[in-house]
Amino acid sequence: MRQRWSGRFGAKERWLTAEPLRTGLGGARFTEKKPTAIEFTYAVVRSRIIEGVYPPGSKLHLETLKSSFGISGSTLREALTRLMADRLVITEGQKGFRVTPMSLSDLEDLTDARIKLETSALAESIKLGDDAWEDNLVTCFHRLARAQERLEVDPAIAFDAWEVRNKEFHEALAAASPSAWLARFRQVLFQSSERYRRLSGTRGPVPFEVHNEHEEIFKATMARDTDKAVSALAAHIRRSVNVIRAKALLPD
Amino acid sequence: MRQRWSGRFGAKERWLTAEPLRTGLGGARFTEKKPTAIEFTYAVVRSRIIEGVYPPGSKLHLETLKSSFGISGSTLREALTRLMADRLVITEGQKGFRVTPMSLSDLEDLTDARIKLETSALAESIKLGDDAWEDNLVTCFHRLARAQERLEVDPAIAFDAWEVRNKEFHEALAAASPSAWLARFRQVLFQSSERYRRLSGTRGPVPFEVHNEHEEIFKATMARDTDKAVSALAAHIRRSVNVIRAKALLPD
DNA sequence: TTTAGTAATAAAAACGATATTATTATTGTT
DNA sequence: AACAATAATAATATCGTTTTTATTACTAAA
Repeated sequence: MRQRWSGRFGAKERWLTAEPLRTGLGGARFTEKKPTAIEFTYAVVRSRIIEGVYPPGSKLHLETLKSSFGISGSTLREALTRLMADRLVITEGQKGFRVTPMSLSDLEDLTDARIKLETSALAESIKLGDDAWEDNLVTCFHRLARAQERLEVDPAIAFDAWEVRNKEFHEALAAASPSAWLARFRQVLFQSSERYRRLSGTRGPVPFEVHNEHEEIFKATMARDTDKAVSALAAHIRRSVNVIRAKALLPD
Repeated sequence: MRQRWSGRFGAKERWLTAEPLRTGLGGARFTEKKPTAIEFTYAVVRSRIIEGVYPPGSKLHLETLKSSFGISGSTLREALTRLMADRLVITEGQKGFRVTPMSLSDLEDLTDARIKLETSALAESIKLGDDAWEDNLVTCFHRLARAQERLEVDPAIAFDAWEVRNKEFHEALAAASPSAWLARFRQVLFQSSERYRRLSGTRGPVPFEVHNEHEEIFKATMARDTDKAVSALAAHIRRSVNVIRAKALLPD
Protein backbone atom coordinates (compact mmCIF):
# COMPACT_ATOMS: atom_id res chain seq x y z
CA MET A 1 0.00 0.00 0.00
CA ARG A 2 1.26 3.40 -0.93
CA GLN A 3 1.87 6.09 1.62
CA ARG A 4 -0.58 8.95 1.57
CA TRP A 5 -0.56 12.47 2.84
CA SER A 6 -2.55 12.02 5.99
CA GLY A 7 -0.03 9.66 7.43
CA ARG A 8 3.08 11.50 6.51
CA PHE A 9 2.84 14.99 7.94
CA GLY A 10 2.37 15.56 11.60
CA ALA A 11 5.58 15.53 13.57
CA LYS A 12 7.74 16.52 10.67
CA GLU A 13 6.12 19.70 9.39
CA ARG A 14 2.95 20.55 11.15
CA TRP A 15 4.35 22.34 14.17
CA LEU A 16 6.25 24.74 11.96
CA THR A 17 3.13 26.50 10.82
CA ALA A 18 1.99 29.80 12.24
CA GLU A 19 -1.65 28.80 11.78
CA PRO A 20 -3.80 27.23 14.46
CA LEU A 21 -3.62 23.50 14.11
CA ARG A 22 -7.30 22.74 14.47
CA THR A 23 -6.72 19.63 16.46
CA GLY A 24 -9.51 18.41 18.70
CA LEU A 25 -10.58 20.76 21.46
CA GLY A 26 -11.33 18.59 24.44
CA GLY A 27 -14.01 16.70 22.60
CA ALA A 28 -16.47 19.55 22.98
CA ARG A 29 -17.51 19.81 19.36
CA PHE A 30 -16.19 18.61 16.03
CA THR A 31 -17.06 21.58 13.86
CA GLU A 32 -13.45 21.98 12.73
CA LYS A 33 -12.37 19.97 9.76
CA LYS A 34 -8.98 18.63 8.97
CA PRO A 35 -7.36 20.95 6.41
CA THR A 36 -6.53 19.51 3.03
CA ALA A 37 -2.90 19.12 2.02
CA ILE A 38 -3.33 22.16 -0.19
CA GLU A 39 -4.71 24.31 2.62
CA PHE A 40 -1.96 23.21 4.96
CA THR A 41 0.81 23.87 2.45
CA TYR A 42 -0.74 27.21 1.54
CA ALA A 43 -0.75 28.33 5.17
CA VAL A 44 2.82 27.25 5.86
CA VAL A 45 4.30 28.77 2.72
CA ARG A 46 2.37 31.97 3.34
CA SER A 47 3.76 32.46 6.81
CA ARG A 48 7.26 31.62 5.61
CA ILE A 49 6.99 34.28 2.92
CA ILE A 50 5.73 36.85 5.41
CA GLU A 51 8.50 35.96 7.83
CA GLY A 52 11.07 36.19 5.08
CA VAL A 53 12.17 32.56 5.25
CA TYR A 54 11.59 32.51 1.51
CA PRO A 55 13.13 35.87 0.55
CA PRO A 56 11.46 38.41 -1.76
CA GLY A 57 12.07 37.69 -5.43
CA SER A 58 13.44 34.24 -4.77
CA LYS A 59 12.45 31.28 -6.85
CA LEU A 60 10.07 28.75 -5.35
CA HIS A 61 11.75 25.64 -6.64
CA LEU A 62 9.07 23.05 -7.17
CA GLU A 63 11.23 19.96 -6.81
CA THR A 64 12.74 21.18 -3.56
CA LEU A 65 9.44 22.19 -2.02
CA LYS A 66 7.80 18.99 -3.19
CA SER A 67 10.24 16.83 -1.31
CA SER A 68 10.41 19.20 1.65
CA PHE A 69 6.67 19.00 2.11
CA GLY A 70 6.36 15.44 0.96
CA ILE A 71 3.59 16.27 -1.48
CA SER A 72 3.11 15.93 -5.21
CA GLY A 73 3.46 18.49 -7.94
CA SER A 74 -0.16 19.33 -8.48
CA THR A 75 -0.85 19.78 -4.78
CA LEU A 76 2.09 22.11 -4.44
CA ARG A 77 1.23 24.07 -7.55
CA GLU A 78 -2.29 24.62 -6.32
CA ALA A 79 -1.08 25.86 -2.94
CA LEU A 80 1.27 28.32 -4.66
CA THR A 81 -1.47 29.40 -7.04
CA ARG A 82 -3.64 30.30 -4.07
CA LEU A 83 -0.87 32.53 -2.80
CA MET A 84 -1.16 34.48 -6.02
CA ALA A 85 -4.51 35.73 -4.76
CA ASP A 86 -2.68 37.25 -1.80
CA ARG A 87 -0.09 38.75 -4.12
CA LEU A 88 2.60 36.98 -2.17
CA VAL A 89 3.59 34.83 -5.14
CA ILE A 90 3.88 35.65 -8.82
CA THR A 91 4.24 33.45 -11.86
CA GLU A 92 5.05 33.75 -15.52
CA GLY A 93 4.26 31.05 -18.04
CA GLN A 94 6.85 28.26 -18.09
CA LYS A 95 9.03 30.13 -15.62
CA GLY A 96 7.60 28.74 -12.42
CA PHE A 97 6.78 30.60 -9.23
CA ARG A 98 8.64 33.37 -7.41
CA VAL A 99 8.09 35.17 -4.14
CA THR A 100 6.70 38.61 -4.97
CA PRO A 101 9.61 41.06 -4.86
CA MET A 102 9.75 43.97 -2.43
CA SER A 103 10.91 47.49 -3.14
CA LEU A 104 10.77 50.92 -1.67
CA SER A 105 8.43 52.13 -4.39
CA ASP A 106 6.10 49.21 -3.75
CA LEU A 107 6.14 50.00 -0.05
CA GLU A 108 5.18 53.58 -0.74
CA ASP A 109 2.37 52.52 -3.04
CA LEU A 110 1.20 49.93 -0.54
CA THR A 111 1.26 52.47 2.27
CA ASP A 112 -0.77 55.04 0.36
CA ALA A 113 -3.33 52.38 -0.52
CA ARG A 114 -3.52 51.20 3.07
CA ILE A 115 -3.99 54.74 4.35
CA LYS A 116 -6.81 55.28 1.93
CA LEU A 117 -8.68 52.10 2.76
CA GLU A 118 -7.97 51.99 6.49
CA THR A 119 -8.89 55.60 7.16
CA SER A 120 -12.02 55.34 5.07
CA ALA A 121 -13.05 52.22 6.99
CA LEU A 122 -12.30 53.89 10.30
CA ALA A 123 -14.40 56.91 9.43
CA GLU A 124 -17.26 54.64 8.48
CA SER A 125 -16.85 52.65 11.67
CA ILE A 126 -17.01 55.79 13.78
CA LYS A 127 -20.19 56.74 12.00
CA LEU A 128 -21.87 53.36 12.00
CA GLY A 129 -20.33 51.45 14.90
CA ASP A 130 -22.72 50.17 17.54
CA ASP A 131 -22.12 49.19 21.16
CA ALA A 132 -20.83 45.77 20.24
CA TRP A 133 -18.23 47.32 17.93
CA GLU A 134 -17.16 49.70 20.68
CA ASP A 135 -16.93 46.90 23.23
CA ASN A 136 -14.78 44.84 20.94
CA LEU A 137 -12.50 47.78 20.27
CA VAL A 138 -12.01 48.35 23.98
CA THR A 139 -11.15 44.71 24.45
CA CYS A 140 -8.69 44.70 21.57
CA PHE A 141 -6.97 47.86 22.73
CA HIS A 142 -6.63 46.51 26.22
CA ARG A 143 -5.15 43.26 24.98
CA LEU A 144 -2.73 45.14 22.79
CA ALA A 145 -1.63 47.29 25.72
CA ARG A 146 -1.06 44.20 27.81
CA ALA A 147 0.92 42.54 25.01
CA GLN A 148 2.96 45.72 24.81
CA GLU A 149 3.89 45.48 28.48
CA ARG A 150 4.87 41.86 28.22
CA LEU A 151 6.98 42.71 25.24
CA GLU A 152 9.11 44.97 27.37
CA VAL A 153 9.68 42.18 29.87
CA ASP A 154 10.50 39.40 27.46
CA PRO A 155 10.71 40.49 23.80
CA ALA A 156 11.68 37.10 22.39
CA ILE A 157 8.69 35.19 23.69
CA ALA A 158 5.99 37.84 23.48
CA PHE A 159 6.63 39.18 19.99
CA ASP A 160 4.34 36.86 18.02
CA ALA A 161 1.55 37.46 20.51
CA TRP A 162 1.99 41.22 20.08
CA GLU A 163 1.77 40.86 16.30
CA VAL A 164 -1.55 39.09 16.65
CA ARG A 165 -2.93 41.71 19.04
CA ASN A 166 -1.76 44.50 16.79
CA LYS A 167 -3.56 42.96 13.85
CA GLU A 168 -6.71 42.43 15.91
CA PHE A 169 -6.67 46.03 17.07
CA HIS A 170 -6.44 47.36 13.54
CA GLU A 171 -9.17 45.00 12.43
CA ALA A 172 -11.35 46.16 15.29
CA LEU A 173 -10.99 49.78 14.23
CA ALA A 174 -12.40 49.00 10.79
CA ALA A 175 -14.83 46.32 11.87
CA ALA A 176 -18.00 48.37 11.60
CA SER A 177 -17.36 49.26 8.00
CA PRO A 178 -19.91 47.24 6.05
CA SER A 179 -17.99 46.53 2.87
CA ALA A 180 -16.86 42.93 2.44
CA TRP A 181 -14.97 43.83 -0.74
CA LEU A 182 -12.93 46.55 0.88
CA ALA A 183 -12.34 44.38 3.94
CA ARG A 184 -10.84 41.76 1.70
CA PHE A 185 -8.57 44.33 0.06
CA ARG A 186 -7.50 45.65 3.44
CA GLN A 187 -6.60 42.17 4.49
CA VAL A 188 -4.42 41.66 1.43
CA LEU A 189 -2.70 44.98 1.99
CA PHE A 190 -2.16 44.32 5.67
CA GLN A 191 -0.61 40.96 4.94
CA SER A 192 1.78 42.43 2.41
CA SER A 193 2.72 45.30 4.68
CA GLU A 194 3.52 42.78 7.39
CA ARG A 195 6.41 41.58 5.24
CA TYR A 196 7.88 45.03 5.29
CA ARG A 197 7.31 45.46 8.99
CA ARG A 198 9.20 42.28 9.77
CA LEU A 199 12.05 43.67 7.74
CA SER A 200 12.51 46.63 10.07
CA GLY A 201 11.47 45.70 13.57
CA THR A 202 12.74 42.14 13.60
CA ARG A 203 11.14 40.89 16.74
CA GLY A 204 12.57 43.40 19.16
CA PRO A 205 10.68 45.52 21.66
CA VAL A 206 8.34 47.85 19.79
CA PRO A 207 9.36 51.53 19.95
CA PHE A 208 7.43 53.51 22.52
CA GLU A 209 5.92 55.83 19.88
CA VAL A 210 3.88 52.93 18.60
CA HIS A 211 1.96 52.58 21.82
CA ASN A 212 1.38 56.30 22.00
CA GLU A 213 0.07 56.30 18.46
CA HIS A 214 -2.26 53.41 19.18
CA GLU A 215 -3.52 55.17 22.25
CA GLU A 216 -4.16 58.39 20.35
CA ILE A 217 -6.07 56.55 17.65
CA PHE A 218 -8.04 54.65 20.24
CA LYS A 219 -8.99 57.70 22.28
CA ALA A 220 -10.02 59.77 19.29
CA THR A 221 -12.07 56.90 17.96
CA MET A 222 -13.86 56.35 21.26
CA ALA A 223 -14.55 60.09 21.40
CA ARG A 224 -15.97 59.74 17.90
CA ASP A 225 -13.64 62.47 16.73
CA THR A 226 -13.35 61.37 13.12
CA ASP A 227 -10.83 63.92 11.89
CA LYS A 228 -8.43 63.36 14.72
CA ALA A 229 -8.74 59.58 14.60
CA VAL A 230 -8.23 59.47 10.86
CA SER A 231 -5.18 61.70 10.85
CA ALA A 232 -3.65 59.82 13.75
CA LEU A 233 -4.17 56.54 11.95
CA ALA A 234 -2.73 57.90 8.72
CA ALA A 235 0.35 59.18 10.53
CA HIS A 236 0.75 55.85 12.28
CA ILE A 237 0.67 53.91 9.03
CA ARG A 238 2.94 56.36 7.27
CA ARG A 239 5.60 56.38 9.97
CA SER A 240 6.55 52.78 9.31
CA VAL A 241 7.67 53.71 5.81
CA ASN A 242 10.06 56.28 7.15
CA VAL A 243 11.60 53.78 9.51
CA ILE A 244 12.33 51.41 6.68
CA ARG A 245 13.52 54.11 4.33
CA ALA A 246 15.86 55.39 7.02
CA LYS A 247 17.36 51.97 7.43
CA ALA A 248 17.90 51.72 3.66
CA LEU A 249 16.91 48.09 3.68
CA LEU A 250 15.39 48.00 0.23
CA PRO A 251 16.17 48.46 -3.47
CA ASP A 252 14.56 51.27 -5.47
CA MET B 1 2.51 8.25 -28.94
CA ARG B 2 0.06 9.90 -26.64
CA GLN B 3 -1.99 12.88 -27.58
CA ARG B 4 -1.00 16.09 -25.86
CA TRP B 5 -2.63 19.38 -25.20
CA SER B 6 -1.03 21.43 -27.94
CA GLY B 7 -2.46 19.21 -30.62
CA ARG B 8 -5.90 18.86 -29.25
CA PHE B 9 -7.24 22.34 -28.77
CA GLY B 10 -7.37 24.74 -31.65
CA ALA B 11 -10.41 24.32 -33.80
CA LYS B 12 -12.50 22.84 -31.07
CA GLU B 13 -12.23 25.38 -28.26
CA ARG B 14 -9.84 28.14 -29.01
CA TRP B 15 -12.14 30.42 -30.96
CA LEU B 16 -14.62 30.48 -28.12
CA THR B 17 -12.36 32.57 -25.94
CA ALA B 18 -12.81 36.28 -25.49
CA GLU B 19 -9.06 36.74 -25.12
CA PRO B 20 -6.70 37.70 -27.93
CA LEU B 21 -5.38 34.55 -29.50
CA ARG B 22 -1.77 35.61 -29.74
CA THR B 23 -1.17 33.79 -32.97
CA GLY B 24 1.65 34.98 -35.19
CA LEU B 25 1.39 38.52 -36.45
CA GLY B 26 2.75 38.47 -39.95
CA GLY B 27 6.16 37.27 -38.82
CA ALA B 28 7.06 40.73 -37.63
CA ARG B 29 8.17 39.76 -34.14
CA PHE B 30 7.78 36.77 -31.92
CA THR B 31 7.50 38.46 -28.55
CA GLU B 32 4.17 36.79 -27.86
CA LYS B 33 4.25 33.35 -26.34
CA LYS B 34 1.81 30.56 -26.66
CA PRO B 35 -0.32 30.49 -23.51
CA THR B 36 -0.10 27.44 -21.30
CA ALA B 37 -3.10 25.15 -21.02
CA ILE B 38 -3.76 26.64 -17.61
CA GLU B 39 -3.72 30.20 -18.93
CA PHE B 40 -5.99 29.28 -21.78
CA THR B 41 -8.48 27.46 -19.60
CA TYR B 42 -8.39 30.27 -17.06
CA ALA B 43 -9.24 32.85 -19.72
CA VAL B 44 -12.09 30.84 -21.23
CA VAL B 45 -13.71 29.92 -17.93
CA ARG B 46 -13.39 33.50 -16.75
CA SER B 47 -15.22 34.92 -19.73
CA ARG B 48 -17.88 32.24 -19.45
CA ILE B 49 -18.47 33.16 -15.82
CA ILE B 50 -18.68 36.85 -16.66
CA GLU B 51 -21.06 36.12 -19.48
CA GLY B 52 -23.18 33.93 -17.25
CA VAL B 53 -22.66 30.73 -19.23
CA TYR B 54 -21.72 29.19 -15.91
CA PRO B 55 -24.40 30.72 -13.67
CA PRO B 56 -23.73 32.30 -10.27
CA GLY B 57 -23.54 29.79 -7.45
CA SER B 58 -23.41 26.83 -9.81
CA LYS B 59 -21.05 23.96 -9.26
CA LEU B 60 -18.02 23.69 -11.51
CA HIS B 61 -18.10 19.98 -12.05
CA LEU B 62 -14.53 18.84 -12.51
CA GLU B 63 -15.20 15.71 -14.53
CA THR B 64 -17.44 17.55 -16.96
CA LEU B 65 -15.05 20.45 -17.45
CA LYS B 66 -12.10 18.10 -17.78
CA SER B 67 -13.60 16.30 -20.68
CA SER B 68 -15.08 19.45 -22.17
CA PHE B 69 -11.67 21.10 -22.26
CA GLY B 70 -9.76 17.91 -22.88
CA ILE B 71 -7.34 18.58 -20.06
CA SER B 72 -6.34 16.74 -16.93
CA GLY B 73 -7.45 17.27 -13.37
CA SER B 74 -4.53 19.21 -12.02
CA THR B 75 -4.46 21.58 -14.97
CA LEU B 76 -8.13 22.33 -14.55
CA ARG B 77 -7.85 22.76 -10.81
CA GLU B 78 -5.05 25.24 -11.23
CA ALA B 79 -7.02 27.28 -13.74
CA LEU B 80 -9.98 27.40 -11.35
CA THR B 81 -7.72 28.28 -8.44
CA ARG B 82 -6.47 31.27 -10.38
CA LEU B 83 -10.03 32.44 -10.75
CA MET B 84 -10.24 32.57 -6.98
CA ALA B 85 -7.88 35.55 -7.14
CA ASP B 86 -10.51 37.34 -9.23
CA ARG B 87 -13.21 36.31 -6.77
CA LEU B 88 -15.10 34.72 -9.60
CA VAL B 89 -14.77 31.25 -8.11
CA ILE B 90 -14.94 30.04 -4.52
CA THR B 91 -14.03 26.77 -2.91
CA GLU B 92 -14.46 24.95 0.36
CA GLY B 93 -12.34 22.01 1.39
CA GLN B 94 -13.48 18.71 -0.14
CA LYS B 95 -16.51 20.42 -1.67
CA GLY B 96 -15.02 21.42 -5.00
CA PHE B 97 -15.39 24.70 -6.85
CA ARG B 98 -18.42 26.94 -7.36
CA VAL B 99 -19.06 30.09 -9.33
CA THR B 100 -19.17 32.98 -6.85
CA PRO B 101 -22.84 33.73 -6.14
CA MET B 102 -24.44 37.06 -6.94
CA SER B 103 -26.88 39.02 -4.81
CA LEU B 104 -28.34 42.46 -4.53
CA SER B 105 -26.46 43.13 -1.32
CA ASP B 106 -23.20 42.12 -2.97
CA LEU B 107 -23.96 44.43 -5.87
CA GLU B 108 -24.52 47.31 -3.51
CA ASP B 109 -21.31 46.61 -1.67
CA LEU B 110 -19.43 46.22 -4.94
CA THR B 111 -20.85 49.47 -6.25
CA ASP B 112 -19.88 51.46 -3.16
CA ALA B 113 -16.38 50.05 -3.33
CA ARG B 114 -16.10 50.88 -7.03
CA ILE B 115 -17.29 54.42 -6.49
CA LYS B 116 -14.70 54.91 -3.79
CA LEU B 117 -11.79 53.58 -5.78
CA GLU B 118 -12.79 54.92 -9.20
CA THR B 119 -13.53 58.44 -8.04
CA SER B 120 -10.37 58.58 -5.99
CA ALA B 121 -8.35 57.45 -9.01
CA LEU B 122 -10.09 59.97 -11.25
CA ALA B 123 -9.36 62.81 -8.87
CA GLU B 124 -5.72 61.79 -8.79
CA SER B 125 -5.62 61.51 -12.55
CA ILE B 126 -7.00 65.01 -12.95
CA LYS B 127 -4.34 66.29 -10.60
CA LEU B 128 -1.41 64.33 -11.98
CA GLY B 129 -2.33 63.49 -15.57
CA ASP B 130 0.08 64.70 -18.25
CA ASP B 131 -0.43 65.34 -21.96
CA ALA B 132 -0.09 61.68 -22.84
CA TRP B 133 -2.82 60.75 -20.37
CA GLU B 134 -5.09 63.45 -21.81
CA ASP B 135 -4.41 62.31 -25.38
CA ASN B 136 -5.23 58.74 -24.53
CA LEU B 137 -8.44 59.79 -22.82
CA VAL B 138 -9.53 61.75 -25.89
CA THR B 139 -8.84 58.72 -28.07
CA CYS B 140 -10.74 56.37 -25.80
CA PHE B 141 -13.73 58.66 -25.54
CA HIS B 142 -13.86 59.05 -29.28
CA ARG B 143 -13.71 55.31 -29.83
CA LEU B 144 -16.43 54.79 -27.27
CA ALA B 145 -18.64 57.35 -28.99
CA ARG B 146 -18.10 55.62 -32.33
CA ALA B 147 -18.89 52.22 -30.81
CA GLN B 148 -22.04 53.77 -29.38
CA GLU B 149 -23.19 54.89 -32.84
CA ARG B 150 -22.53 51.50 -34.36
CA LEU B 151 -24.44 49.92 -31.54
CA GLU B 152 -27.55 51.78 -32.61
CA VAL B 153 -27.19 50.49 -36.15
CA ASP B 154 -26.48 46.86 -35.38
CA PRO B 155 -26.76 45.97 -31.69
CA ALA B 156 -26.07 42.27 -32.09
CA ILE B 157 -22.72 42.61 -33.81
CA ALA B 158 -21.36 45.71 -32.14
CA PHE B 159 -22.10 44.90 -28.52
CA ASP B 160 -18.88 43.14 -27.58
CA ALA B 161 -16.86 45.91 -29.21
CA TRP B 162 -18.78 48.48 -27.18
CA GLU B 163 -18.02 46.58 -23.97
CA VAL B 164 -14.32 46.73 -24.76
CA ARG B 165 -14.43 50.44 -25.52
CA ASN B 166 -16.39 51.13 -22.37
CA LYS B 167 -13.81 49.33 -20.30
CA GLU B 168 -10.97 51.17 -22.02
CA PHE B 169 -12.63 54.52 -21.41
CA HIS B 170 -13.01 53.85 -17.72
CA GLU B 171 -9.44 52.64 -17.52
CA ALA B 172 -8.26 55.78 -19.30
CA LEU B 173 -9.99 57.97 -16.73
CA ALA B 174 -8.02 56.39 -13.91
CA ALA B 175 -4.82 55.79 -15.84
CA ALA B 176 -2.78 58.61 -14.33
CA SER B 177 -3.34 57.40 -10.80
CA PRO B 178 0.02 55.98 -9.74
CA SER B 179 -1.08 53.17 -7.46
CA ALA B 180 -0.55 49.69 -8.85
CA TRP B 181 -2.28 48.14 -5.85
CA LEU B 182 -5.44 50.16 -6.25
CA ALA B 183 -5.38 49.62 -10.01
CA ARG B 184 -5.43 45.90 -9.41
CA PHE B 185 -8.35 46.22 -7.01
CA ARG B 186 -10.24 48.37 -9.49
CA GLN B 187 -9.74 45.74 -12.13
CA VAL B 188 -11.13 43.02 -9.90
CA LEU B 189 -14.13 45.15 -9.03
CA PHE B 190 -14.75 46.10 -12.64
CA GLN B 191 -14.68 42.48 -13.70
CA SER B 192 -17.18 41.48 -11.06
CA SER B 193 -19.44 44.38 -11.83
CA GLU B 194 -19.41 43.31 -15.46
CA ARG B 195 -21.25 40.17 -14.43
CA TYR B 196 -24.05 42.28 -13.02
CA ARG B 197 -24.11 44.57 -16.02
CA ARG B 198 -24.58 41.65 -18.39
CA LEU B 199 -27.48 40.62 -16.27
CA SER B 200 -29.40 43.78 -16.98
CA GLY B 201 -28.46 45.09 -20.39
CA THR B 202 -28.21 41.79 -22.15
CA ARG B 203 -26.57 42.90 -25.33
CA GLY B 204 -29.15 45.39 -26.50
CA PRO B 205 -28.59 48.99 -27.52
CA VAL B 206 -27.24 50.92 -24.56
CA PRO B 207 -29.70 53.45 -23.11
CA PHE B 208 -29.05 56.98 -24.30
CA GLU B 209 -28.38 58.23 -20.75
CA VAL B 210 -25.20 56.21 -20.71
CA HIS B 211 -23.68 58.19 -23.51
CA ASN B 212 -24.71 61.46 -21.92
CA GLU B 213 -23.15 60.40 -18.65
CA HIS B 214 -19.92 59.43 -20.36
CA GLU B 215 -19.85 62.74 -22.13
CA GLU B 216 -20.42 64.66 -18.92
CA ILE B 217 -17.62 62.80 -17.16
CA PHE B 218 -15.34 63.31 -20.13
CA LYS B 219 -15.97 67.03 -20.44
CA ALA B 220 -15.59 67.73 -16.74
CA THR B 221 -12.40 65.75 -16.66
CA MET B 222 -10.91 67.56 -19.64
CA ALA B 223 -11.88 70.84 -17.98
CA ARG B 224 -10.05 69.55 -14.88
CA ASP B 225 -13.16 70.19 -12.84
CA THR B 226 -12.55 67.56 -10.18
CA ASP B 227 -15.76 67.94 -8.20
CA LYS B 228 -18.00 67.79 -11.21
CA ALA B 229 -16.12 64.90 -12.80
CA VAL B 230 -16.13 62.89 -9.60
CA SER B 231 -19.81 63.36 -8.89
CA ALA B 232 -20.74 62.56 -12.48
CA LEU B 233 -18.69 59.38 -12.34
CA ALA B 234 -20.22 58.38 -9.02
CA ALA B 235 -23.72 58.93 -10.35
CA HIS B 236 -22.88 56.95 -13.47
CA ILE B 237 -21.66 53.96 -11.48
CA ARG B 238 -24.53 54.14 -9.02
CA ARG B 239 -27.23 54.28 -11.68
CA SER B 240 -26.52 50.76 -12.86
CA VAL B 241 -27.52 49.40 -9.48
CA ASN B 242 -30.89 51.03 -9.70
CA VAL B 243 -31.52 49.52 -13.10
CA ILE B 244 -30.87 46.05 -11.78
CA ARG B 245 -32.81 46.58 -8.58
CA ALA B 246 -35.74 47.86 -10.59
CA LYS B 247 -35.73 44.74 -12.69
CA ALA B 248 -35.69 42.57 -9.57
CA LEU B 249 -33.29 40.16 -11.15
CA LEU B 250 -31.51 39.12 -8.01
CA PRO B 251 -31.97 37.44 -4.61
CA ASP B 252 -31.46 39.39 -1.37
C1' DT C 1 37.72 35.98 -27.45
C1' DT C 2 33.53 36.47 -28.50
C1' DT C 3 29.53 34.70 -30.83
C1' DA C 4 26.35 31.46 -32.68
C1' DG C 5 24.69 27.15 -32.81
C1' DT C 6 23.78 22.62 -30.68
C1' DA C 7 23.66 19.04 -27.22
C1' DA C 8 22.84 17.94 -22.40
C1' DT C 9 20.58 18.93 -18.33
C1' DA C 10 17.25 20.78 -15.29
C1' DA C 11 12.80 22.43 -14.37
C1' DA C 12 8.01 23.27 -15.20
C1' DA C 13 3.57 21.85 -17.15
C1' DA C 14 0.49 18.37 -18.11
C1' DC C 15 -1.26 13.75 -17.82
C1' DG C 16 -3.59 9.42 -16.26
C1' DA C 17 -4.60 6.79 -12.40
C1' DT C 18 -5.47 6.06 -7.27
C1' DA C 19 -6.92 7.23 -2.66
C1' DT C 20 -10.03 9.83 0.02
C1' DT C 21 -14.01 12.12 1.15
C1' DA C 22 -18.80 13.49 0.45
C1' DT C 23 -23.29 12.26 -1.19
C1' DT C 24 -26.93 9.33 -2.30
C1' DA C 25 -29.38 5.01 -2.00
C1' DT C 26 -30.54 1.08 0.64
C1' DT C 27 -31.77 -1.59 4.32
C1' DG C 28 -33.19 -2.65 8.88
C1' DT C 29 -35.26 -1.01 13.22
C1' DT C 30 -38.53 1.46 16.37
C1' DA D 1 -43.67 6.16 8.24
C1' DA D 2 -39.65 8.10 10.09
C1' DC D 3 -35.09 7.48 11.62
C1' DA D 4 -30.46 5.60 11.96
C1' DA D 5 -26.95 2.93 10.24
C1' DT D 6 -24.64 1.11 6.42
C1' DA D 7 -23.53 0.18 1.57
C1' DA D 8 -22.99 2.01 -3.05
C1' DT D 9 -21.90 5.68 -5.87
C1' DA D 10 -20.08 9.95 -7.30
C1' DA D 11 -16.87 13.55 -6.93
C1' DT D 12 -12.77 15.60 -5.07
C1' DA D 13 -7.98 15.61 -3.68
C1' DT D 14 -3.65 13.63 -4.29
C1' DC D 15 -0.07 10.99 -6.35
C1' DG D 16 3.78 9.37 -9.59
C1' DT D 17 5.20 9.73 -14.24
C1' DT D 18 5.72 11.70 -18.89
C1' DT D 19 6.07 15.43 -22.06
C1' DT D 20 7.39 19.99 -23.03
C1' DT D 21 9.94 23.99 -22.30
C1' DA D 22 13.76 26.64 -20.50
C1' DT D 23 18.49 26.87 -19.09
C1' DT D 24 23.12 25.60 -19.01
C1' DA D 25 27.30 23.58 -20.97
C1' DC D 26 29.78 22.65 -24.79
C1' DT D 27 31.68 23.01 -29.39
C1' DA D 28 32.95 25.20 -33.57
C1' DA D 29 33.20 29.10 -36.60
C1' DA D 30 34.29 34.23 -37.26
